Amino acid sequence: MPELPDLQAFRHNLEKKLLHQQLKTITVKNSKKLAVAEKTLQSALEGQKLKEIQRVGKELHFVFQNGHVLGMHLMLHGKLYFFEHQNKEKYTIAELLFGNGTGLAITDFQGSANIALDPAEKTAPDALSDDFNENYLKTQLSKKKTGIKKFLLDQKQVLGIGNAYADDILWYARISPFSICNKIPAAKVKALLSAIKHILREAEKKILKSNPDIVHGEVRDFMLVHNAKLKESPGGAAIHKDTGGGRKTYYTDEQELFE
DNA sequence: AATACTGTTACGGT
DNA sequence: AACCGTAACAGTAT
Repeated sequence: MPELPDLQAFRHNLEKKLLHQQLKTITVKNSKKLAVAEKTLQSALEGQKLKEIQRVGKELHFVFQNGHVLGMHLMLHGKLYFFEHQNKEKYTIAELLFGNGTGLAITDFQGSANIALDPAEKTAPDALSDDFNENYLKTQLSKKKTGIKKFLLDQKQVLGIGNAYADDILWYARISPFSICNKIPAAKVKALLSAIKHILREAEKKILKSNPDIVHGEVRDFMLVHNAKLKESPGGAAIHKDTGGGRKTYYTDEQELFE
């Protein structure tokens, strides 16, 4: 379910409960998407202390003392649950038990969420990293003739932006989602970059403020245009909906089209 | 009861 | 080769 701000909030709350704890056991319930044997995973991670949890794009990376990393991707519908004694969740992918008695289950009714041992390094920069800057964005956009929304969702270009936040980002930058990448003028590229950083950072703050202990679920009630209940943007313009690729795009006439 | 739905990959076609 | 659109995954949340 989650996008970058949700995952950022989850990361925060997972660390709050699990940082420096020893991983007692890890059990795989659904190994369809797991590339290594369960035993390999267990011997790499069990007994190790959790050093930190990073968010890399839409993945969470549990970094352990011995350098091994447990990667998690929640995909569309994955959820994390804390449990005390026994995990009672349906659709469990894997369970982790920590030294302080806290259990963590990752579930997905679709079976698409997945874990990985030592996930491959990503080539694209994370949307909130310093490597994702004006220079990078300008260079990549100049090479592309696709629509800007598609670019923002492309995890080979920038990590962490999903369908919902792409719409709010483009509205905030006043750029039409159908604008062609290499036709967007320099000043607007700059506006786009600051919109990305601003929208994503603000969303994390809002999520944590209203749901201080969140590790799953969605908070989307503050979204500016990507919200089925809204008729108008904050500027009072009618919100248009465009369906394509099974995902919806919400936008208004306030957004300039470059083509 | 009705409606909307956040990610990614595989596939066929252009 | 690059790119595009669609289906599939199988339900959940309100």
